[in-house]
Parts: sequence; structure tokens; C-alpha cells
Amino acid sequence: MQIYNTLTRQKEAFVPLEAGRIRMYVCGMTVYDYCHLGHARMLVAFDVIARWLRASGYQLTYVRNITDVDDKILVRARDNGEPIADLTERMIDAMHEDERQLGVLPPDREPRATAHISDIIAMIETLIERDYAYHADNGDVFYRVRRFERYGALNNRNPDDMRSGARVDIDEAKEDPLDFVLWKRARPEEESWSSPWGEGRPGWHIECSAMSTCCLGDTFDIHGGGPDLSFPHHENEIAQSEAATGQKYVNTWMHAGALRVDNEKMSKSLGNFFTVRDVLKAHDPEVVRYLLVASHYRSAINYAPETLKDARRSLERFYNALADVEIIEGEVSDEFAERFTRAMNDDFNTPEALAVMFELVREINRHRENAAHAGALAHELVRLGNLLGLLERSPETFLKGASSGINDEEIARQIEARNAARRNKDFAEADRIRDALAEQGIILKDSREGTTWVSENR
RNA sequence: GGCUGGAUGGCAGAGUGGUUAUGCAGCGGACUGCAACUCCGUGUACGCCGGUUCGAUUCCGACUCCAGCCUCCA
Repeated sequence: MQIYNTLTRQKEAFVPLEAGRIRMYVCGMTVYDYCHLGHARMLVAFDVIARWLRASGYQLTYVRNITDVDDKILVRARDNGEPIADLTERMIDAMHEDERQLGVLPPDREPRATAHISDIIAMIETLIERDYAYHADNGDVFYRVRRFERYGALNNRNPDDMRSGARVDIDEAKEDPLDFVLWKRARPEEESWSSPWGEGRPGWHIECSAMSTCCLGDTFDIHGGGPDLSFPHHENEIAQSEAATGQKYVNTWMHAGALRVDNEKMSKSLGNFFTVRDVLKAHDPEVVRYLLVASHYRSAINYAPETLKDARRSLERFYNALADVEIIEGEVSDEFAERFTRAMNDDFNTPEALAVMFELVREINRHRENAAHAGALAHELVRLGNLLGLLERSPETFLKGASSGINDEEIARQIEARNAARRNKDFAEADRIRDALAEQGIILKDSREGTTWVSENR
């Protein structure tokens, strides 16, 4: 298996630290608002990765944290006039619901920053002991970046270069503008935790170092996250963890590509985001997942509502192939599975894997008259699709969707009326009925076995 | 300014030193009462300029453009 490593900027043969076992940590959400599609992209990308690692026979421990304390959460909770725990619980529930909808399987562990304050404090204490951190005059604790020689390695960045154009805020309390905060002293009225440095809360970067080490050990196999976390977040994590433990932190760094809107990054700070729940109001969740899986996980996706239409049509091709076939296990050429596996083993090449599945679709359609063979091919298609978290529903459920406004009995009645007209060669009437149903999004399909329908809604 | 990516046919999107990606859309044919679904066939696609090579979209160099990071952000 080959995986692209951000640290070395190339695909590498992946070898886990412990044979047969993989430990993976992914930076999750800061829960002060609903998930947007950019989050969905990252969540689905690592879901596919986790699924494939498991399908490949590895015993995977997948940890994805929740940041449930930070400045934005504090501000939002104060604006709402509620305790931060109320806000974060609500957003965590919403996130879980969005994930479930998108077919994202839960990680094995989902540690929260507020549940690991003592681990965080312990790590900061170690960093201070080792002279990698200092308690500044303003009460904050900072990381001493220049003391960590390898700083910038992940992003190929030299601290001296960063200084020149830097827009780093000149905090008087810092020894060096590059230093970043590990522990923030609480301002009056702020929710806080006690520490050797007084009441306060953890800085953002330290929580991931503390939680990943707690859950997975000093050194682990894979660390992932969104495209914008590489710097400074992951760089800082390396500095913190390696300074604290003296061990290599992570072997393979993985970063998902961005999701853009109108060729601009979608992000909360730009305000150009679509929330997952809003998109799912108008679109089938599997269509959204397909859209995300149809691009390689590292490439940027330029999202436009119209692109969902293409995704929908592509999924329809899969489900049309599965419709009216009895899906049964049977003899199938290994070729498809082998090519699928080769694609996925090559840095999780899902577009290539989907291409193999589409070729399977054609085989099914070609062999429809041979029920056993078609059924076996269909079984294989579903099996491969499931590995990507797709094709988990019956073709009927997907194709008929939520038939809005008109119920199945009424549709059946109209179809019977039309077929009666057809038998009488009254094609004008037959077409009138078909057009009327089409108005309501119901598309009829005639075959030797009779007339079926699908919904083009959603 | 520094550091990363990227530029593929109408659109989306893989990949490869010489041979069909794949999906959607289009065109021709089959099936159909007509459609839809499906099948068969069909597109001189690889940003620009040089170089290496028998041969480059694929390797190397320059250039142009786009995006991301350098401040919280998946």
C-alpha cells in the first residue's frame, strides 16, 4: 500500500509500526457551529481511508478529537447567553447526525479537550521542565519555537523566512513572535480550569498533542486533518510532542484537499459555506457522499450545486444496474476486485476504483438475460461499493426516493390506466398520463416485465 | 515576498514515455407505439515555450495563470 506523506511530499510504501495494526489520529471539529461541506469532505475522506485500512485486514484504532473549548466557542456561548457545555453538546449531536447521514462511521475514540485538561497540563509541565516552554509575565504559557530545531520541517518552512513577511501579532509577552500559546490565562468571567499557572484554558495546538499521545502512544502511524491544518497546527503539534516525549511523533501525515465554492475556499471565516444539513434538505445524502468520493481525497473539489446533479446521475447508473437483478453471490472474475484493490492501495484512488465499478455496471447490463451471472456481478458491485460506503440501500429506495406529493398507490393506478390506453393503441392518452406523472418527477420505464418508475426528485 | 499544490476532451475527473480511463452531456445505430432504462459505435484532450528521447500529455528547465498556507479555519 502506498500513501502520500505530506512530510516527505511523495507516495511511500506504508509500513505500520506494529505489524497488522494501525494507529490513526485525525483532527476533528471545533464545535461552535454546524458542519459545513468542507468538514464533510474531510470526514468522508478519512472515513473512506479508515474503511479501506480495515478492509485490508489491519486492526485500526481511529481517533478523532473534538475541540470543545476555544475562543470562538467562548464567544459564541457568551453571545447565546449559555454555558459552553450546552453549546458544544448541541453541536456535537448535530455533527453526529450529519455524519450518520453521510455514512461516516464513528471513529473508535472521540476524545474531547475538556476531558483531557490534566493530560494537557502534564504535557505543558514537561515542556517547561525541558525548557521548551515558559510562563510569561502576562500569565500565559508559551512554546519556545526557536528551541525546537526541526521547526518547519512538515511545511518546508524556515523560521527565519517566516519572520520577514510575518503577520504574527506582536505580543509583548512573547520572547519571540513565533512562539505560540500553550495555556491561556482566564479573563474575568470566563469559564476556566485550574492549573499550576492559575485559572485558564489550553491553547489549541496542545490538546491534539496531549490527546493523540494519550490514546495512541508517543509515536503512531498516521495523523490526518484538513488542508489548512498543516501550518501552523500540525507543525506545532510536532514541536510539542517531540519536545515532550523525545520520540518521533508521527510517521505518515495525510491532508485532505479543500472544498471550494466559486474557486474560493469554503470556510467559516469567509462566510461562504453551505452547512451539511442545508444541503441534505435538498439532496440525497448518498449523492453528496458520492460527490465527495468521486474526487481523489487530496485534490480540491470545486463545489457548485449543479455538480450534485452529475453525481446523482452517476449514482443512478449504479442503481439502475442493480434494479431488477436478483443480487446473489456467485462466480465472478477476480479482475474487478483486483483492479479496485490496486487503485485503493495506490493512495486511496477512489476515482479509479469507481471507474472499475462502472465497468462492472456495463458487464451487469450486458448479461442481464443470464440471471445467475448478472446477480453475481451485481453482488460484486455492491460489495465493492460498500467498501466505499456506497450502494448500501436497495435500488428501489434510492431510485424512488421521496416521491413528493403523490403516493405509490396513485402512481400504480396511473400506470395501469396508461397501460390500458396502450393496449387500446390510444397513445395520445398514454403519453398524456406519462407526461402528467413526469410533471411530478415520476419517470416511467417500460420493459417486457411491465412498467416501473423512478423519482427524479432529490 | 516565502512555502505548497494544480493547469487533461462541452463539464466532472483518473492515469500513462508509444496502445480505450471512467461518469455526465452530444452524435449515429439497436431496442421501444414513442420515450425512459439498456446495448453497440462515435470525439485528432492533455496551459505556454524550450530540452532529453526513435517517440512526451507523461521526464527536466523557464514562463503564464489558478488555488491553498504563512492570522482562527477541515
